[in-house]
Amino acid sequence: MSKQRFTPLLRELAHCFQTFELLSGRHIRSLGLTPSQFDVITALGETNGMNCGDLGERALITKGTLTGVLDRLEQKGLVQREESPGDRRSIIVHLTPEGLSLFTQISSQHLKYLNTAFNKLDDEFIGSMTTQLALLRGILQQHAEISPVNTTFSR
Amino acid sequence: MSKQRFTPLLRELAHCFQTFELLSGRHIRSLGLTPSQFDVITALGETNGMNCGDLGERALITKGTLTGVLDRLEQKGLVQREESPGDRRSIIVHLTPEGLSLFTQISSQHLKYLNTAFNKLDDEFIGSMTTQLALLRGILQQHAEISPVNTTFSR
DNA sequence: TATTGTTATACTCTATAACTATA
DNA sequence: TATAGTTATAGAGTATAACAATA
Repeated sequence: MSKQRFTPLLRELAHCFQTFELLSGRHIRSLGLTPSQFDVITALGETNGMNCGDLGERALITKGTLTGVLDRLEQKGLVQREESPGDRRSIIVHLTPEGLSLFTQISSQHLKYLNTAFNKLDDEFIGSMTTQLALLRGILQQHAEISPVNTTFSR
Repeated sequence: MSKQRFTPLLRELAHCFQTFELLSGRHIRSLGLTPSQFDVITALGETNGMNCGDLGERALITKGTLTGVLDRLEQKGLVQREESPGDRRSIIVHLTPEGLSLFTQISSQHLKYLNTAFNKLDDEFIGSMTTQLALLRGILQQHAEISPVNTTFSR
């Protein structure tokens, strides 16, 4: 019945996403990071450290998996684990100076890398597209919270 | 310089896609498939069989990895490998009747699952958003072909 | 020589469940 | 009892390089 109404949007969303990921993923790998590691670095770079629970939720990584990802990033000297002052069960993860430096470098390189592509878009398009994406995300996010398929957190 | 111009779009694009993936990925897992397996099933369902090279390119999976993914799908009885009539090095992969049935079931369920979310969008929004995504994808795709980071195919 | 797909290798991600130490 | 993070386990994806069969 109402299927057909948004099927093209869904298909295009997935297709566009896939292309973006191809482009973006190539660059991430060339920097020596996995997508998950990149997600963690980005999450930490945009905030000023967070505990594992919040970090996992933000980067879409379950807690068991996150431990391994953090181990590897710590081994590379990019992140650091510190005791939380309030709760002795909790741990605060934050970027080391090297991690922060990589984050800023990544951001700038990532933008530069995509620059030539996005150059072709005019301001009006960019503005309207951004607004629409934000609206769409809001709806998706609301839906994600309201109707999970199962109780456990999974991608 | 021109960084700031499209930074919000980039951020929103990544954020929106991440949310979409969370929602979509949950459903895929609940069907007993991995994301890669889902990509393969989808690619095969939308066409009528293809060789490994094209399939890998479409699903963003390198050839070495694809062999393993196909093995598992074949083991589940969802896909089948057949000799290519023209080129004896090549192989045609296609869905089995069970695979095809799963594909149609998935498509319909996937749409039904996302229905409540997309219900809230009006026709004008859907149309404009679809057009913009297609335009953006075209640009990204062109960029992906023109300026790869390295020669090897990677996500 | 080049291409198609497989094999081999080593690493990372993944979910899940059991575990510890705190609360 | 509940929560935060780790550990253990088994499976899947990942890139890469070497390989066999065919072109």
